[in-house]
Amino acid sequence: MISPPTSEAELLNRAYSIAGFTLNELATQNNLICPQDLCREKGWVGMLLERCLGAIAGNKPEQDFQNIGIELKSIPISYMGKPLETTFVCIAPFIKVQGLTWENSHIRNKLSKVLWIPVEGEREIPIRDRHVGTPLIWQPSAEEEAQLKVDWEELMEFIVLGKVHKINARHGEYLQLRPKAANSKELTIAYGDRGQPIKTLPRAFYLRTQFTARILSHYFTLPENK
DNA sequence: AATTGATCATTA
DNA sequence: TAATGATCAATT
Repeated sequence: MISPPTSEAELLNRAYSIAGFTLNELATQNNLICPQDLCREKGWVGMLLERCLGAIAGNKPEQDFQNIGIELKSIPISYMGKPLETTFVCIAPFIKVQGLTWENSHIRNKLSKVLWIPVEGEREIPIRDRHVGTPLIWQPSAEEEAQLKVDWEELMEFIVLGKVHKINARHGEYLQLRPKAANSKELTIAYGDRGQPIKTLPRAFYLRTQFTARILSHYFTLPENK
């Protein structure tokens, strides 16, 4: 078990030191067994990278490296270096949302600085053979933050107005709200349009691949088309 | 081929 | 139950 990094430079060095290795090599180094597939261990790659980099394994609603203000995100990429999945950010709040602004939101804090680690994610590549890519530290530009804020405000309006049942994944240009639960029968408390408590499926904020593709492309030159 | 809604494991 | 880590797979 390695200790948490004490600086951004240390974290980035560690991230560079695992770039190029396969998941099986990293698993072995950490005394873990690489699964055949991720069907029943969807977060396995993320957990492996946490161990490699010294993140405190936990489910606290905070950045992974709170001491240095950085969130860790693994992102599955195609052969062309484009994201294969949307990126989970955090659970959406359904209660105590009065007075909540983008500026003091949990999601803004999480996205204020992110260490992205691309990992090969094509399904035809066995998990054990997938390579970890070059890491990058990202902070939203003024434009990116403005775009996220617009989406966040649009999505939060449903919640504040008690229109949770009208939410679907099509809202939001870069940020979307989708289910985040063990199954579709799981329920959490929200408020209806007359202010009455209701039970509904928990949702979370996800970054669309279009948005994360742009982040990655700022750092790597990608071939044209597809 | 891209996207949406559904789902899995673990911890506290 | 709610939070973390996400990907799966049916549908469009």
